[in-house]
Amino acid sequence: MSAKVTIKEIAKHAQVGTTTVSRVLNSHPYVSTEKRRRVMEAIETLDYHPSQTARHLRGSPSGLLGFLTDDVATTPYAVDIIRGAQQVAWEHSRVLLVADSGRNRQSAEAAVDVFLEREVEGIVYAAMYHRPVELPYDLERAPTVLANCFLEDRRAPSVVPDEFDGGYTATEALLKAGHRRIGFINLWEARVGILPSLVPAINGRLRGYRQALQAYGIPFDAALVRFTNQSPADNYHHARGLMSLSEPPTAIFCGNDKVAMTCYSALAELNLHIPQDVAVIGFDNIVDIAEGLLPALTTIQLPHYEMGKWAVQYLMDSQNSDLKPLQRRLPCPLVLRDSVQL
Amino acid sequence: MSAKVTIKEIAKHAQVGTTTVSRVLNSHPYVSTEKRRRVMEAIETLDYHPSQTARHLRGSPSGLLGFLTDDVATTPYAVDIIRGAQQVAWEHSRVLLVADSGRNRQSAEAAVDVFLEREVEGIVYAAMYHRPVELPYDLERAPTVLANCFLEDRRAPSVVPDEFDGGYTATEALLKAGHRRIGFINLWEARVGILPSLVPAINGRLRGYRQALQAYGIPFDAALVRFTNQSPADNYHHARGLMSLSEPPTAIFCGNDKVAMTCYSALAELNLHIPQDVAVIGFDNIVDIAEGLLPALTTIQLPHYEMGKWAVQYLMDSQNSDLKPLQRRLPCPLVLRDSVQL
DNA sequence: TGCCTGTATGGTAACGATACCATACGCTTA
DNA sequence: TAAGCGTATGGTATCGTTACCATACAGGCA
Repeated sequence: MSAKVTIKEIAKHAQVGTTTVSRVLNSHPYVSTEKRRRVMEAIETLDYHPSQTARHLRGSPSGLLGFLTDDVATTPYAVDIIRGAQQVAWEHSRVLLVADSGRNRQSAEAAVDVFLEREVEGIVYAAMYHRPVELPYDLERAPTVLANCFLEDRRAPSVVPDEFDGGYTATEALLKAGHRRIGFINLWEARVGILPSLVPAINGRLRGYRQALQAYGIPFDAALVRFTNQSPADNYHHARGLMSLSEPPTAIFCGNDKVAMTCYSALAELNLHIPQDVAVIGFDNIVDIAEGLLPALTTIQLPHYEMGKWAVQYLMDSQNSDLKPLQRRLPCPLVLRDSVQL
Repeated sequence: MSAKVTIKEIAKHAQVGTTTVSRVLNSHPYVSTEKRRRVMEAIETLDYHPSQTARHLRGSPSGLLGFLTDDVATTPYAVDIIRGAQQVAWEHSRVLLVADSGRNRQSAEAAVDVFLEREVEGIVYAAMYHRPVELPYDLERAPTVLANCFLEDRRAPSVVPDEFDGGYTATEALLKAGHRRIGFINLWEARVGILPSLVPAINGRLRGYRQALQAYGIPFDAALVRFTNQSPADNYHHARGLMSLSEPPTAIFCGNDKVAMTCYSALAELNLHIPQDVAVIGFDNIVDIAEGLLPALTTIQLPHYEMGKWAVQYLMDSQNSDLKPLQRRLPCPLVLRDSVQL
């Protein structure tokens, strides 16, 4: 709106040199209290704001971080990654520049070009669901941290949910509640081009499930483990399948909250009550689902917010010291509601 | 990584003046084809990227747009606003700077300070659910468009969902399917400090419902309209309440998809089938819920993505011509699935 | 031949802020 | 008293880019 006020005008108004104004702005020593006061007053009355652009040109860091997302919006809550990133960036006086990587490498490169033209201090590349990715631009172009995804060869630092931990935690919660036959409707990967064994959610949670059983001395029973292609029909099919076993489970661990939702219906049809007859535990903590169900769904939280925080924190830390790329797994905590009776 | 390449080095490498390089970059006339070629080649081999910072300091627009959100994350899909905004910004060669307004006016002002220090060309202030807001900063500070919210006095342009249209569309869909007794479990506002009559979702949808009935010559029956405080228990209570009327509805219009989800359970308990016995329509199109239910839920889409697009487009348009502030209502389209039988 | 015009080219000031250098003053200490 | 030091202050070059100005040459025309 108003024409921009520069340091020069402040200097004139306060009857000092521009250097003195700069000293006040950056709280350098050697300014008399009288002049400092006059400068502060001028800043106030003229509503002066220093130009980041000029500062940056003079050599200060840009104060900008690039946030690049893949465009697949599977889990809505994955955007909490951006909130976490924004939070930590703010604490470090940095601002987030967001862009969409688009569908192909070319537009991702274009987005990185834009970032580089503004000399971002680092880039967070975030995926909407946890998976291995091929980075759509040259890693050499800017310091990069991957969030909710990783490179197969781990040559870039990344932060991901600890799926094993999540699987273990969920199973353990059911074991602690006294259950000994625990069904598991795991996810299966419907997407093309990715081997299910490489999908961490599928693989890691299953290992967590097995490990927890073992810790409680319960033998693994393959009949209790199902894989759903995530269609409601298939979810339903497996829920009914589990319950029609000769020795049906007393608790079901669902690969995500949508599966759990279908389980609720299937169990209702069988006139089985949750949690008295069968306990149910979900995964993802889609709040709209988990709190909307009756009884409210106990589930596992994916650490989206925490991943965003960690990614930016890592970028900040690595500016001062040489960190080696590492993959950090963050725990997936239990969200206790009413679908498991303790 | 690599030390930044400047226009000077390009000039030296191509054996021309810096002015000539600048001319090539901005495709100005009066450069011989030979020199143009040499410059292009130098740019290529040295991997030169022009500094937006320097350009901006010289007087070009910053190419930056501020995106400010309130921190209430009610509907996860509201983040589609940012995707839409990003999309249009990208088409106009602008980048989005995102920040959280924080809880109070002070931190919002701080965020706007940051925006202003970088001379954003405009600001989108987006709310996570449709409501009247008090702008947490002085409107004079930068051109502003509100998305998914508005000022009571309408002194700033805004874009919001047309709740009336949504209510009408939902009701009309049921009417077209032949239903003549249509229950409506409307939302009620649990939040403090806002009069429910001012909440557009509640008010507008109800008017849409009534108008649609009227268009089909059906008298309004107050017994068919309920208000839920949005807790699952209350949702359930009203669903059962509707069905125990002496003349129960054959279709239920739910204030959101969570309410619809509870309706499914309530109807299942009564052994009523959807959509044969009772049709159900939701609102919000929370995909995880709508596609997870059996049968899949027919519902109404909130135009989050479109609002983001519109907001940025307006900012761009208003740079060239003087537009007067207006409130734009965007339609809420029907998402057809299986819970209404045509 | 001399002048004008269109094309081609490079030097340089400016954008706003800061780091460096130069200067100046008052006070202590040898 | 002279040297030396800490404090206070302002001028100016600089960051990378572009607008403006100056210059230079070739060809057309009187």
